[in-house]
Amino acid sequence: MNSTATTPDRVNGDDFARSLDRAGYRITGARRAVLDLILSRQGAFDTSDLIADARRLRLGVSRATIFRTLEILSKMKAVERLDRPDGEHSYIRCDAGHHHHVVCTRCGRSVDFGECGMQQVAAEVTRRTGFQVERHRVELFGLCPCYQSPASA
Amino acid sequence: MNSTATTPDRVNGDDFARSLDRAGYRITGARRAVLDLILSRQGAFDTSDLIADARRLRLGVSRATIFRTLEILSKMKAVERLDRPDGEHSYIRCDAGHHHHVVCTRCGRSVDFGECGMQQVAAEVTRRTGFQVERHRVELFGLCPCYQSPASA
DNA sequence: AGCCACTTGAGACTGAGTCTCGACAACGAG
DNA sequence: CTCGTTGTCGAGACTCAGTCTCAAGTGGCT
Repeated sequence: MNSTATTPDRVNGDDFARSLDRAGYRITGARRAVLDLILSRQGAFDTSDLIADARRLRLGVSRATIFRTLEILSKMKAVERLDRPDGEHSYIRCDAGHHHHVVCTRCGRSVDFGECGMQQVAAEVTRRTGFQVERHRVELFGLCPCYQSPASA
Repeated sequence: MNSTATTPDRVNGDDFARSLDRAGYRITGARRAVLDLILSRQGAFDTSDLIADARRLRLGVSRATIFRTLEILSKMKAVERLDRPDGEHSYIRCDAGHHHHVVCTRCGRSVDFGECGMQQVAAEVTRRTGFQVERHRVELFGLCPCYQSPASA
């Protein structure tokens, strides 16, 4: 497992830019700006966060561009969209490869973990129901260590 | 496990009505109508399905009421909201109690299954990450037996 | 430098979901 | 059965995330 949490300083804008380039997208000022916004955030964020940031910093990046960039990053698996329990959507920066996230309901910080037994669960479900499982969505929500009461184990 | 699939004929409107009553809600014509619409559907459905049904059948039930009724049923755990892979929302009729669903991506039919090992997954994640997992979302998508190619195992 | 396709910002648009409010109806009391 | 209280209803305004359009701009190749 990679307990890399979502380490903002582990990745830099150039890595992202290279990925963009490799995927055949142009590296534009607007995209760099959005990437920087994402990198400056810890854990889960949502579009309105980025839009507010962009406005506050007067980046001149439009709403549409933020959505478009997130869509690209999402396709590139550099970012993953998740559905919060409250029905809202968030994004999480992450590495490619199959994995899932635990997201802190308090601060949004997230940690990813690997397959963690879901293959077996899927197999078991197939055996029981006859359904041929093609994809699954697993999202865990809870409290990260910083917010747990000291009393709890 | 209950392989009860989503058997439309197992439950009837009166059961629902009783639950409504028990939960302190009035049993109104509009609610009965919405319940009937839900009961007449197999598997997953979304709000626009119900709205279209209501209009087609000239039930005189408004959009707002459909949303409101779904909200109530959702609180009562008689219905569960799920996020499809395409980003849309659907609802599934289901029994109370902790469980998850496999949903057919072709026809929307769903089968529910119990805990199915998620407790262990959560425990493992807690051990590895230190996060205190409070809730999880697990949704499986695939093909129900009717739509699998005969060739596949 | 120059060209062309890809991107962009602005803002219109869409559609899900919520909210408001006056009218109505469920249901318990009498 | 009638009445009154109060929860619920329908209509439609409203909000807001997300998409689309289009003319202007710009990245990157030659």
